[in-house]
Amino acid sequence: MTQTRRELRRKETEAEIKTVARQQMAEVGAAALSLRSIAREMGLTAPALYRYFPNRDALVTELIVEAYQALAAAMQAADAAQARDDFHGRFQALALAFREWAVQHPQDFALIYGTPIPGYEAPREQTVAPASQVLQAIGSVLIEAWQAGRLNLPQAYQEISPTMHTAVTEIIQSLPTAVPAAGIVLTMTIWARLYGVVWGELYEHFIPGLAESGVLYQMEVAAICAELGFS
Amino acid sequence: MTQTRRELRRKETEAEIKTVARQQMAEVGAAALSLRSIAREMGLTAPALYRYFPNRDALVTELIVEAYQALAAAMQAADAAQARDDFHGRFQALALAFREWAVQHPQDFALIYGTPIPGYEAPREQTVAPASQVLQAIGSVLIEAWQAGRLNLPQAYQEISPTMHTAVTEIIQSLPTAVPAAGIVLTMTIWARLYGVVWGELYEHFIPGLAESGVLYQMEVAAICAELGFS
DNA sequence: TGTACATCAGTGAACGCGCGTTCACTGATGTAC
DNA sequence: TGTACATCAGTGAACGCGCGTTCACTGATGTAC
Repeated sequence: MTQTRRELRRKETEAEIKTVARQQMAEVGAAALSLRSIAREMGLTAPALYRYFPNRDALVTELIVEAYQALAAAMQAADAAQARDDFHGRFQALALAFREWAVQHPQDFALIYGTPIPGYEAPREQTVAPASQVLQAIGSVLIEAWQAGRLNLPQAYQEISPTMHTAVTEIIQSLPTAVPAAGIVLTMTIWARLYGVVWGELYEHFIPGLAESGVLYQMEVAAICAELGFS
Repeated sequence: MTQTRRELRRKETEAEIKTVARQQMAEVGAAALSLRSIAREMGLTAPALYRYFPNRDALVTELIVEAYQALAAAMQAADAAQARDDFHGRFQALALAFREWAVQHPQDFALIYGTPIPGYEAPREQTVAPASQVLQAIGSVLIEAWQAGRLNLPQAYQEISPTMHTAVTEIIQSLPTAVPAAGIVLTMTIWARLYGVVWGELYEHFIPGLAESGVLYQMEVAAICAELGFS
């Protein structure tokens, strides 16, 4: 079952569409992405793209899924390059990879974490799994540190209300190892901290010059490490 | 110099344009806001709006400025309702007001803190001041607590690099009272934490059910208070 | 109080633009015998 | 290896839509004397 020339070319064209789409996003933003401008850029007519995607939303969904995957992969790779028991190094590497990817792919970052595109509704069954990989990348380091007795779980995150408990329990039961409820909550709030500083840096919500080249971000990562007891 | 009927009506119409614009934003998102649809909704023709705003961007700028002002005002009011020396109560009230306003005005929140509208460039001389009022609302509580010797400034925020120092110094010199550089940095990162959790809640970046009705947010606020030494 | 004039809110037609999507089609690529 | 047929990538015209902005205009409101 070798690929015919036709099948090969098809895959190439499909990849080119996505590449050009990402370029367009970088130029005009995800909300202004259009099939016609992609076709124009590729030297095709717009209807030709319908050979590859049933409609514009399907293309957007693929871009979203691939963006989540790329971000999660970057974080996992950074984590994997550290010694397994160096939780400080692992968390720091993974957190820096999060920002690094965002800075290098600001439009993809905005596509997944920014304001949703008007009129577009993400199909949850396709986007939830890749989105959670990002959270898992953070969570797995925290949990392994906890299992090794090397995580300081701040008191505030341990006072979990009944409503939160039911939400968290569902996740915990799907995990292979024992995990404290507070660890899940902590993962979410740490994502929020990393995200908040990155977003503020990208779109200049801080004092001019303060967040440049990630200095504020590095400080926040250091603060988080200190709170979690990572030496 | 009493207002003529004409001037009164003019102000009313201008206000109505903004009100309808906000409704449209709530329905289709800020990026899809259009003068024609606003005019349609008001029973006018589109060119009529040019009597009130020179172009679409000017309207957007006004909406942004007013959104910042409304958010800052909500936070200041919440702060003002607490006893001056109850820093825990003041910070908590102000932080909850931040989320409350965001939940009640999600599109205004997205307008100021979400992905910038494609093709629109905010005129900094108009937006910077109102934007900084939000940060000041947070900062003033922290600084007053510090002046009262009631703020625990985490060590991590005190290790300020030379680059950051110059950025922060500029701000400090414009303030009436003495303020530690770390206090400015802390203000920014706390904004980022509050923002991150609110955004994640609004657009469902967390585990389903976990952030609902602000429970995760309240936990994060409690964690911040604990770190800052607010009893 | 009445009249002549100035101001200005709003209209209607038009310009030029871009969009997603459909449809019947051409012509190159691939397959079966 | 050659021929008949099937597949399918891409075209070009069209549909119906919405957008921001301009321009010359009408007619109501306000002002000066």
